[in-house]
Amino acid sequence: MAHYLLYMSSMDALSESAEMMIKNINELASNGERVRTSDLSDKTELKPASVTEMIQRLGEIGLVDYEPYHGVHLTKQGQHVADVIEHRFNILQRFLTDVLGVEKEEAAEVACRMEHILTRDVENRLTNFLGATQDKSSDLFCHQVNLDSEADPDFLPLTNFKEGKTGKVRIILEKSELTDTLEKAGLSPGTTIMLKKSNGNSYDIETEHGFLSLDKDLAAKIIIQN
Amino acid sequence: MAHYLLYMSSMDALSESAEMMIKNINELASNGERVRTSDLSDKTELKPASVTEMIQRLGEIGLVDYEPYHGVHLTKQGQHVADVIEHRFNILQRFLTDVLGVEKEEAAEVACRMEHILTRDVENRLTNFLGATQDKSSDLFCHQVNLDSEADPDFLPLTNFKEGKTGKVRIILEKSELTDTLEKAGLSPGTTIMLKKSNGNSYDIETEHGFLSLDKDLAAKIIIQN
DNA sequence: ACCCTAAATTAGGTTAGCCTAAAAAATCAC
DNA sequence: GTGATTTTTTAGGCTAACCTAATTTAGGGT
Repeated sequence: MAHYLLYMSSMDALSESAEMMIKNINELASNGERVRTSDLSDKTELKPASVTEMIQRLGEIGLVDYEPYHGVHLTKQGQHVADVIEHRFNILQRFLTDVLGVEKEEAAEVACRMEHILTRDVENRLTNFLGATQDKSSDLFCHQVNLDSEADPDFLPLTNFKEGKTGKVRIILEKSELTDTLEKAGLSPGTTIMLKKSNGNSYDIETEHGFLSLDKDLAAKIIIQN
Repeated sequence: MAHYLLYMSSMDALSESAEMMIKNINELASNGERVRTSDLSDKTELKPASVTEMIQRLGEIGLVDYEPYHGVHLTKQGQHVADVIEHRFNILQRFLTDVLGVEKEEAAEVACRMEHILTRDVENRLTNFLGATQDKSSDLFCHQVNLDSEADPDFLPLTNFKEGKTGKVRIILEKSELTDTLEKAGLSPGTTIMLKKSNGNSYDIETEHGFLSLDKDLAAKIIIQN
């Protein structure tokens, strides 16, 4: 994705304020019309003078097309930045609400701060982690991003792992005495393991520290990534 | 946790720069001695004059004990801020490396930016999500935090859920035709479900949209939170 | 004790990102 | 079309967080 790379490498990273302005321009430009200073002022809760200042700066670096007294609209480059930010916001919010169970409003606030910090790699990995529940509206975009992803994770419980395959422990569900046992046995997130043999009731794995045999229930709690 | 609450509510949120300075003071103060300006300058990659400026400001708001020409050390309040930040960094880094599989160095960089954004609720939920593999060094701290946590999540696969209990779908493992089927059936992360009946081989659940019966393999992929 | 050097602070400058108030441009009403 | 009103921009100010250069202080060597 040429534009994506361009955004990340051919210029200085945008400030949070600049990215927020681009995001807001994008959200107000749904109808394709140019976005007015006063609307941006209302949405961003900045004074009109501050909006003018920012959109002028964004115009100078080619992210918006700014005409004094006649509003702005995103350039192709600016649109790509907006798309990246929107996608990052969506996956962060979805992670926070769907996985962690955070209230939607708080999730939105936190995601809105974090969206400016995510790296492409983390973004891709998080997208993959969220897996099949991807935001349909940005499907095409996600797909493009994933094409040049460094990550191609596939999370599944040990019970669904194939014999002979190697993977890394990513999540251990439920904290209990059982998981303490696992830790003592050298099985904690990040550990590389190999499933030697399984018969559906017991799972024989090899770790850096030796061999282990887990019962079905316990194996179901160990989430592995290929 | 009084001090924690104090940090969050009785004063303005600290800037990222201020929090980073506190974090660095803490890391350099391992031996209990006062931390010198030049050491902070080296560690933060700020000029000594900038360090002086920041530690004076931190001194004014009572987070460090600053004596001109004789370095700083954290006050009780400052130490609590440092502990919060350290804990947030640890869980974020652990999530990024252990769950998402991000390289340690990149994870550290991203976590170092995000640690200033996390809310207490998100921090608690993430801590619980990471479960039993908590950072041992801040065990006591974690425990205290969790005491007044708004969250008390317990993640477990549907196969380990008890009949009659209600929970929310949090993760669906493996993207496949199967998960598409689930989505069509109205079962996606965030959905509230109730396990009506299970016999170990089939799991009958009730969702907002109706009833479903899942087989064991599929049920093992549905991660529920109480 | 005194000088010298290294460390720290102060003084003063810069930039981004906000602000208010004044000026200018566009639009609306008739 | 022209005056009033609204919108936008410009001008100028402020603060946080950096900087450099100048000054001050601390501490070691003799």
